[in-house]
Amino acid sequence: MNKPENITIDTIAEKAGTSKMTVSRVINNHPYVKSETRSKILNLIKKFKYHPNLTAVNLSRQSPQTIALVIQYEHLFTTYYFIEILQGIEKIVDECSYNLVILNVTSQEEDAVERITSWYFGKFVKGFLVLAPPENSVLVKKMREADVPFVLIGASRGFKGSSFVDVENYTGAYKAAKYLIDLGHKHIGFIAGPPERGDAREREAGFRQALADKKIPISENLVVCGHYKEDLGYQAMLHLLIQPTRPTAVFAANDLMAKGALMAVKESNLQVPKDISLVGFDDIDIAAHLVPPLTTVKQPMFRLGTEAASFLIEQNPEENKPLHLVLPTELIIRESSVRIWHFQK
Amino acid sequence: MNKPENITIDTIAEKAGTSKMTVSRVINNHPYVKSETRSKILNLIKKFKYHPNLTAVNLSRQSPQTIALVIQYEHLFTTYYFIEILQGIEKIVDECSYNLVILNVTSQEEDAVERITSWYFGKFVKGFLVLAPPENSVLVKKMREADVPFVLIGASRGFKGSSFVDVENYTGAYKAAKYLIDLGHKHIGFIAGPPERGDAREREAGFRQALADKKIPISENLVVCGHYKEDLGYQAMLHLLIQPTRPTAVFAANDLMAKGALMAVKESNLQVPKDISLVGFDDIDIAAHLVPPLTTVKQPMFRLGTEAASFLIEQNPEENKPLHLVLPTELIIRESSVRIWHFQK
DNA sequence: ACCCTTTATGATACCGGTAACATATTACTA
DNA sequence: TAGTAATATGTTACCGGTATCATAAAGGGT
Repeated sequence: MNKPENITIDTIAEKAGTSKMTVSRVINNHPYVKSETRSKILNLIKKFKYHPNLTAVNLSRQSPQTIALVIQYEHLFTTYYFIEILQGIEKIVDECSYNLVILNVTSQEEDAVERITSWYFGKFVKGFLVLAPPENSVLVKKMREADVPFVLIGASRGFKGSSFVDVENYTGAYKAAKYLIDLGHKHIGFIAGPPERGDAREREAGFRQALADKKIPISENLVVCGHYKEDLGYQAMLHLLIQPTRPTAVFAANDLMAKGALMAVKESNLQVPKDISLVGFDDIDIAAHLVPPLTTVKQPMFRLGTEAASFLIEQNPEENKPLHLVLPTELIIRESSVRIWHFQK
Repeated sequence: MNKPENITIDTIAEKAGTSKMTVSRVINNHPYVKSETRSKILNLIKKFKYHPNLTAVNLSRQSPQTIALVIQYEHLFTTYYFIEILQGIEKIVDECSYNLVILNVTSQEEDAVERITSWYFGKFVKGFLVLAPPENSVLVKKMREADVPFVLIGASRGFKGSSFVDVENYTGAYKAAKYLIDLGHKHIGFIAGPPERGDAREREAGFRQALADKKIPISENLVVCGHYKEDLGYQAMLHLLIQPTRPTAVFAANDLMAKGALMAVKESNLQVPKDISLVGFDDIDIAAHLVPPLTTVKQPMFRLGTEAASFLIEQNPEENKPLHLVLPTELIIRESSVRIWHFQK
């Protein structure tokens, strides 16, 4: 009753015989505190298991120490490299003594935007990171209209003027295709991602340009859409394998589809890379553990996270120059791709 | 300068010519407000795009309107039915005008518990929902020691005295195995989950008991561990298929492994259910879309979420009677399982 | 017309911190 | 040894709401 079991900064100050300002200074590592005072207070904090009330801190500071990551979980299993992005974000958040919350939205949800933005207008979070939204994302459109700070991760198109971090999809795909061509492949299949996504279209464009530059004609029956999904990658490869001129190499627009494609090849009693070279995109963690390990285009996912988070945290709301950052991709050559054998046609 | 562009409740009150208490009453739908006053204030709120400062609200109310869901993302892809659980949670959270944040922990992280619990001690959240922790979870152990409120989802063992919601793993597995036996199967393979998980052990126990009750001997080479992972389910099935007495039915302890197993069967030029009946566990959304659709044991996932969230939100910290809730599972019969054909041995 | 209940609104204190300024104590410098 | 700078601590106001209690106005019964 008299001790309502609620330890506040005043409790500690009283026990220590100081003012609460001194306690506050100790908590925030302010230099001007005598070391004996400091240790006395630290002991009391430990003894009474005192935790500052973050709500009060935020209210007082007038600026939240939290950012939010917005994810559409329905997409999670096609964008599942997101774990590495998350780790990048968390690194920065940690270093800056910020907090991270994850907000989930579903496409059916009518008033998702209100829910999301109220976290900002309610001064709970400083801004948002939005994970790989599609270009036609109503959510992003409305967030923009509502004028809340956000950084898009892995989505540069369709939101001119907004901040984003993205990777070189076009160049990456170009490099991969060129690599296959340089290995001697002439019949190269492509398993595309969903056409409504810009990254998917860029990957396809890169692929096409590489072939065009080498004067290799593209037969449209070797280009199949797999929507970034493993199952459809499997289907797509089955389709490619029954084409009149079977491809000697296949480039899948993401690793997940490459995985499905690999299954299909095995099921058809063919071998990668002996019969078919296979290349993916993303370099998700399982890529290296497939049999055979997958040649793929690596996205710098961790850095995608760090860059986006840093910008959002350090951003000054006054000078709102948007961030436009496109990171390079890298071709990782593993065992799923080889030079074409000469006795093959 | 004079208008610092910061709309607070005082701004609205001033414009409306009332005290801020009246504004507060309007916001919180308090009955005793004259309807014209109410509408005048509502208009001003809209006009000035006023949003209450949630931080101030929380501080004032002295009890946060937020709960946190703790997820170990590394496990996400084996517990990926979690989306339905999440939807259940969100339903309740919405109804109660609460907020939900998701906290991610990784197993490497040293001081995850401090990070997590500080959300509680800092009065940011009312408590935690922990998604399917393993029994030996250090995190849960420490959360308990720290005495923060939490409800475990899908983990009843190993944390006596703590609140949990779980499903009848044993009974579900028993039902599935009995079903296969009743279809005439005598050689039944089992692909087990990770033995360090209680749910996995219970499923195995249910399976074994069903066979024992029907006096069917269990040959240990038909029991393989697949750790709930798709790839290992694939491997496990390949193993089962080369056993001297090939099983006529296989029960996988989760759908993901069943999916892998299905792949293996197809790759071996056998058919489900003609050559092998296949049954899974969980009823994740893809189960119904496999070819053939998978017979499986359905977990009431949505309800798992609603029950856990309701309890945490409505829970009175005083009378801390823990919640011990075990929900029934249901056998969903689809096309991956059939009566054994008599001309089979 | 009077009293009582219901409705409608306001005044004040407080939630638990931090910012900004003031003050007191030492330390150093000339 | 005074004078200034650096260190150490305290005072006060405030962040933006809500709870509680007080007060005022309107309605209703006798």
